[in-house]
Amino acid sequence: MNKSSQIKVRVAPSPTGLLHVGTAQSAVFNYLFARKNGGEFHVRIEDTDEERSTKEFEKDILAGFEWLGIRPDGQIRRSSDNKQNYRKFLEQLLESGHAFWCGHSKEELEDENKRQIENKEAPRHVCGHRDEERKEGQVIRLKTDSSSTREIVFNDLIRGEVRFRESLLGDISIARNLDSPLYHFAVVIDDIELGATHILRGEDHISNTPKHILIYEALGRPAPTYAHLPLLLAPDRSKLSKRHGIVSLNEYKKDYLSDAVLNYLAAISHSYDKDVLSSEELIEGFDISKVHKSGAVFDIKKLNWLNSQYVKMLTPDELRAATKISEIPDAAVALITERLEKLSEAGEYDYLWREPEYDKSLLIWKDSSVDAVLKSLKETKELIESFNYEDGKERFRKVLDSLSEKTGDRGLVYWPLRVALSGKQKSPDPVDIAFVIGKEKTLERIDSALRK
RNA sequence: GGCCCCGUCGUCUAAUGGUUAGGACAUGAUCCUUUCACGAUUAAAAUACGGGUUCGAUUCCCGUCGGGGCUGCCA
Repeated sequence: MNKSSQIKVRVAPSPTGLLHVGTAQSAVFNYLFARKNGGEFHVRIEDTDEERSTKEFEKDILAGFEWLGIRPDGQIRRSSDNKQNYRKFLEQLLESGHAFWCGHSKEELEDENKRQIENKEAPRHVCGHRDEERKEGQVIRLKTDSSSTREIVFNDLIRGEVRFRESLLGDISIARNLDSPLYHFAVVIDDIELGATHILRGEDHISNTPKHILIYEALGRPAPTYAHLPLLLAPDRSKLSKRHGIVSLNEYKKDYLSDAVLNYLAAISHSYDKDVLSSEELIEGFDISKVHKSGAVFDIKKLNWLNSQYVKMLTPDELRAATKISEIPDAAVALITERLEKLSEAGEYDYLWREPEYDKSLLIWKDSSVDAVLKSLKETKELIESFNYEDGKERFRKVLDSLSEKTGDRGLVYWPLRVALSGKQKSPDPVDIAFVIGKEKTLERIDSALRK
């Protein structure tokens, strides 16, 4: 593929909030599309709103992409680095007569809008100030033909042909002044500057697209190819937002593996032939034409399950790093990963490396008496004292089973032992725990149970 | 209100003219069993509705209904 035909895509978040999972998904799709097609993936911080943009939000967004492992090609870009271009193109548009200064007050615009809604007309501003001299407090608008019968048509990679009537658009505001562009204008100039060939963005931008196309036309530039991604939805099928709980991607770090989140984000609204996929498989199987049209509800339960699948594949070192618990012994890893759904729950297995605390009443198995439990525990202790751990778990179980054969109740042996070793009513097999902590600690814990 | 997008189990989805409408998550049951988890088996669960086109529609067309997005001198 030669340079001029190479695919270039970007994700362009504005740093006016923490990284939203929807933005993250959009970034993932752009990344996958670029990687699959041998193109470039760029990140551009769309900081045109100087009032609301902050460096903290920018850092959060970038950290999120990094965590997901979607590395951009080339430097991070910023709209604020592109100011001279805005001025240049704005002047060009003003000179060529494609843009003009509009002096209508906000009140006048609101009245116009109200009137249009009452009259069941399309809300738009058709400016009567077009050719007047420039005054203070004005805004730059793109001149559109309100009597045009033409349709602006674009071929969306996901949705096919989409059409909008030009006459319904009105004169679009594009800048507050020569140095302060508005989003619609800034995004077009930034994409020209970048040389973006394809724009993959959320469906919420679909009705902005004809505006952007008009700006490309006024500038005499070809518009890129568009693909509007379906939205990530809350359980009530509205756009996912703060009131639906966690939408900030970085909040997922404490509970989820980045691979699981990447997998989940990539596989929602796009069909793969299996559920658990490596990042290579994600790229290999990605096909923009397989992206769905309808929005998808973000299902935390499925993410939990996917995460548990990834957790099971963790090595001891990876588990310790992911949970930030360095004390986890190698032998305990399988016992934990088999049960763990969220990383933050790993601490619940701390009895595998630390003395448990519990209430003595927990030691009692079903309806059995205190005496029976104590007797069982004592006998268990004696057996363990004379048992050689080298003989292995299976032998260990046989020994315990021979004890329970006397009463015919295995629970009477295993239950008190489990509580003595774990301090919990739900835990892995006490034999497994005994082999993680070793003979000495096993006997110590039985002793301390006996003293209760 | 206007414009646009969308509509298969509760959720994510497969099947683009012919299938007993398949899978996964979640849910119930059973098995395994000393508890939990894992695992295995299994059950219930969907083509929004109405018209067409066709020998035959989940699939194509139209309408209705429903949901969503946009409608800023925010992005």
